[in-house]
Amino acid sequence: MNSIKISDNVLNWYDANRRTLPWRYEQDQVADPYRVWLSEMMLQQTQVDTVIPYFQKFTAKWPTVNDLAKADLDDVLHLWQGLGYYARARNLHKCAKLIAEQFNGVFPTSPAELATLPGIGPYASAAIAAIAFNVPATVVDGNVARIVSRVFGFSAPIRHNQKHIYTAAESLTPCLRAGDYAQALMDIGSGICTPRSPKCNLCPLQQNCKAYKSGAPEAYPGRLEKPSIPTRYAVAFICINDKQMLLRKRTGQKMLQGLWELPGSDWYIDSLPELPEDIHEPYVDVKHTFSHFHLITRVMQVSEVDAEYLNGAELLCNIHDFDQLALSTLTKKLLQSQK
DNA sequence: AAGCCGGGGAT
DNA sequence: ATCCCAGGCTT
Repeated sequence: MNSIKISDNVLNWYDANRRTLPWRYEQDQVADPYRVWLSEMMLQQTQVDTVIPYFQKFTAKWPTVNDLAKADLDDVLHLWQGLGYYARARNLHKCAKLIAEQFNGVFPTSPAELATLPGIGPYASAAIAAIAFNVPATVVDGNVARIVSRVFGFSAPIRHNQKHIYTAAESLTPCLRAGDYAQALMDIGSGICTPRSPKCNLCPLQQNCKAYKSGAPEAYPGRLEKPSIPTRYAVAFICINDKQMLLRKRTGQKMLQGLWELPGSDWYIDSLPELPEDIHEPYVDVKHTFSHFHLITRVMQVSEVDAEYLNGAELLCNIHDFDQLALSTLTKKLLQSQK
């Protein structure tokens, strides 16, 4: 009885506060599973306002999953550049080809089948089933985990409490309007039940929330002590000859695989790598932070690059054609530092 | 269970 | 600077 009231409150809030988004459908519309899937892949660890322009570019260039399946991975990475977690783009392309070639271009509707596809895990399989097909799956992302922890008064860190959180979330999930309910919870999580300074006075769950009643809702759920991240160091070379610049493609590495970068050293812990003695060019140190380390790169312009920094594959790119290659934010930052 | 994988927004 | 995010994959 209590749980029914909670989902009704959530859905009523959604009807009054629903935000229009390019991948969001009205109750009387039939959702396009391709757009729902694409949005979910982009929204992983990424905020809505960041995703919107990427979603527009992708759907304009590839309106259907069959179009995306026929694309080159290089082009997919190019449109993905700047969005981060590039394994998502590689899995996106792999999944599109699977759907096109083995599923006749039709997405499966059950969470279990969806979860077998690359890039689709426990969260996304439930979200796609609920939002695209109205399957009453229990959708638990970071927002929902935080809301549930607060409503039920769970003080444990999310990472150590996932089973309890899922069970509690399941007990609240309505049979009807599963997609609207899931999206409503995520809107509430990102806009009201925020990690810091939650806006409890605007929350449709206020009267059901143990964390609110405790007087310190922001203390739920507990946080894990986050380890400080190390700093790595590298050297990179800008080598321009006759309006062409030397670039190389990242292959083999896990990070930024498939993207183009400046030739340079590996990323060393502790200190800058030794430079050849004949290099005395002026330089700029550029700092960039990845998810698990800082990187300080010493950038310098040189007239030639030693073979040890080329790493095989290389490309002389016309400096006016950068916008045709997939570059990471780091590489863009290094190039920008010289202007 | 814990580590790896980007980048940007909010504070 | 620090924390967080519409997580999944790997070990």
